Amino acid sequence: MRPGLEPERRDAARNRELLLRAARELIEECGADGLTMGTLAQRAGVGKGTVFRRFGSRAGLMMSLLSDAEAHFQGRFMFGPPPLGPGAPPLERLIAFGEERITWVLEFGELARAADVSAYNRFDVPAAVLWHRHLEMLLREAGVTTDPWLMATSLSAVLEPERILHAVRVHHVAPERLAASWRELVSRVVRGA
Amino acid sequence: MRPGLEPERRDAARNRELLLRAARELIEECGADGLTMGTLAQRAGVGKGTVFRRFGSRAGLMMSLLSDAEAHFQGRFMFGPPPLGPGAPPLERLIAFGEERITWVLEFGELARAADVSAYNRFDVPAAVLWHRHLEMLLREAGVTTDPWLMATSLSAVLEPERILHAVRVHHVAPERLAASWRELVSRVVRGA
DNA sequence: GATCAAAACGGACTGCGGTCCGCTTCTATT
DNA sequence: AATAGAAGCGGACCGCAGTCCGTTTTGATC
Repeated sequence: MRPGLEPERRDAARNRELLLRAARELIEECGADGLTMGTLAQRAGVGKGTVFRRFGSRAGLMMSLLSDAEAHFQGRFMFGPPPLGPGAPPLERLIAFGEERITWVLEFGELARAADVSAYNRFDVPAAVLWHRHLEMLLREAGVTTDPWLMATSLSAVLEPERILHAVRVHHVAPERLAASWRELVSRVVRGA
Repeated sequence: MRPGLEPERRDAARNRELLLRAARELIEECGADGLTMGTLAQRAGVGKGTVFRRFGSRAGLMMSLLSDAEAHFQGRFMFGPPPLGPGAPPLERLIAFGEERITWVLEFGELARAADVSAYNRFDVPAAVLWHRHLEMLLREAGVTTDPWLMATSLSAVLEPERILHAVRVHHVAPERLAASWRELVSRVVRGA
C-alpha cells in the first residue's frame, strides 16, 4: 500500500498496525458489514480522526485489508505457473483466470464488496485496472480483434463479486457451475474470433 | 406501484403526488445524487416520516420515479414490434434488447443507480427478474442449452447501468461502440451453440 | 352529525460515515 | 539538550438515511 520512500512516523506505523489488527478482529466477530469506523477506533484505542487519516474512508480500510490477498493473486496470474500464469495458450489462461477469480471472490468477496467505492471510479482502482488489462491482453492474444478493451470490460462485469456472491449465497449456485458457465462463455467469445 | 385493490386514503394519495412532484423538481435542480430525503420532505411540505412511510427508503423512492419508464420499456420488449418485441429471430431480439437497454441507461441510468439497493437483493427486484427471464428465454430460443440461466446472468452483468455509465461518462466511449460490442458478444455466445 | 378504530402524520431521535481544527508528539537540526 | 515545525492525533461536530411514537386525520358505521 505504502511506498517505502517516505517512511511513516513511528506512532503512525504503530497505529496502523493497531488498527489493522483490530479491524481483522472485528470482522471476525461481526462480519465486514458489521464493522463501523467508530467501533474500530474505540477497539484500537485511537481517535476516529486517526482512522480516517490512515485509510481515508471505510472503503480504503477494506482495500488495505485486501491488499495482501490481492497482491498474491496478481503475482500468480502475472508470474506464476501455467495455466494461470504465462506459458499456457490464452484461452486456457482466460479460463483459469475466471476460475481462480471465482474462488477468490468466495473467500474474500465480502471484503471486496465492502471495499467497493460507490462512485463511478470503482472500476479505476489499481487492482481493477490491472485485471482489466490482463483480460484485454489475453483476448488479443487469443485473436479477439474487435474492441478487446470493451470485451474485457464485459468479461470483468461477469466476474464482479456482487453477482458471484449473489448467485452462490442467494440462489445456491454451486461454484463449479459458475466456473463451467465461465468456461463456456469465454470459449465462445474466443472461438467466435 | 400500488395494486388498486386496497385504495389509498385521500391524504396519503395527495402526499404521494406532492412527493413525486417535488422529487422530480429536486432531481431536475440538483441531480439524483443531490436529492436528500430531508430536503424532499421539506419541499413537499410533509414530515420526513411520511416520505419513508410512502416509499420505504431512498432506493424505493427512486424506483417509484423509474416505474413509468420501466413499464414502457417492458411493454416494448414483451409486446412491441420486432425486432425488440416478438416476431424477430432470437439473436436479433437479443441484439435489439441490448441496444435499447443501453439507450435506456443513458437516459435513466443515474436514477437507476440511485435506485440500486446496496444489498444482495438488488438483482431480485421485479424489473431485474423480468429482464433476466427475458434474456434467458431468448437464449433458449437461440439454441443456447448449457445453463441459460447463468448465461443470462452474465449478459445482465454486461448491461449493468453502473458499468455503462462509467464507460460513457469517464472513458468517453461512444454509445454506438457499446452497442457494437454487445452485438459482437451476443452473436458469439449464440453462434457458439 | 356523533363516534371510533385504523390509517397516516411529523419531527425528534439514533447511528453512521466523514470532516475539522486546536493540541500533542515526533524527529531533524543545531 | 534545546528547539522548531511538520506530522500525527482525537473527539466534537456535520449531514445523511432511517426509526419511533405520541398526535391528528379519515371515512365507515350508527
